[in-house]
Amino acid sequence: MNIGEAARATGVSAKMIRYYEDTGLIPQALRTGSGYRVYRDQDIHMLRFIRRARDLGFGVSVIGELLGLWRDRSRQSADVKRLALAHVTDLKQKIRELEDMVATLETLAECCRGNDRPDCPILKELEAPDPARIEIVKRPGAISTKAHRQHQ
Amino acid sequence: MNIGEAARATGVSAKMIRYYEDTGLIPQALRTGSGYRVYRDQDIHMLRFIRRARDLGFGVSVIGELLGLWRDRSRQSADVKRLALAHVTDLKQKIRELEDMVATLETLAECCRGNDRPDCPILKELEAPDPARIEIVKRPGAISTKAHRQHQ
DNA sequence: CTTGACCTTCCCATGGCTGGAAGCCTCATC
DNA sequence: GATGAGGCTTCCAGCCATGGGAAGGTCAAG
Repeated sequence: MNIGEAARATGVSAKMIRYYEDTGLIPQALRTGSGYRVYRDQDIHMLRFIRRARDLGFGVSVIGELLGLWRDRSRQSADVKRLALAHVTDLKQKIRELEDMVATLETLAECCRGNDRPDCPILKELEAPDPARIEIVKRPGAISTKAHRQHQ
Repeated sequence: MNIGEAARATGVSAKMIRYYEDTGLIPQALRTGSGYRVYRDQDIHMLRFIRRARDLGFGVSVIGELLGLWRDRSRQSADVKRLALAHVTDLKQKIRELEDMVATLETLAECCRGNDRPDCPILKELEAPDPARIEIVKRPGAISTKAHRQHQ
């Protein structure tokens, strides 16, 4: 199996397979006499493992750790679980940040007429020295004493 | 005001200010006789605008468009709103992807004992040729006819 | 033998920065 | 006036994960 076939079989592009080899994530592939890379079933298996881990958002370094555990027959499942849950924490943090952005933008967009006039609360908010306390706008009944969004 | 003071005043690092100037996002700063960059109130204002837009996750190219609209006194708020809502769509798409990852990982982690034994459903899932239909595991009572997770 | 599809290595680019090196400028202190 | 700290300047290189493309070798079918 050459690199193109391996790429089609695993969903990892030939470019990325070479890159993973270059960076040491995977061992160097066997070669034919003429220098073509050759992949066997176990290599395909490993590439698919990487593909799945990548789809779950793991970074390359963590994938390296996962591969190590995968190969280690005396691993402890606790180590795998720890990596997975740490990644979940990262993902949730990221989700929270994105949701904050969405909430702010949607509130601003609601306030924006979206017509042919130039006045626009979105631009007004962006040019404000500090983030406006848009919670007040969002839930007019609520008494908001302090902005809870923080500058990083 | 030199670049360090401007950076402290806006939360945009000196490195980034130079970078934004290099890439044409912002106009070239004035210089003192000895070559130091000089920033006036209006420049500070603009840098803060960029900072806020960046905090809301806008990419540099969109920030460029927003800056253009900001400076354009005959803008139409509809254009601003369109940019904002397109960005919201992008963000929500990203959130959905991350949530899918979290759901998969949490389900797998729940199934993993997390002890000193090597057997681990997380690794088992990663080495599976196709993503398992973990929805079945997640809600045992539900009748799942098809996996809804798609390979990209 | 030619053609076209594949493979190889190499470099370049992306976004949105961050870091460092080498050298100049400014300012306070001695 | 000298000195030292800490700014500033430019340039170069890296991060992650990936795509693009050039220049050249290889392979199989016609």
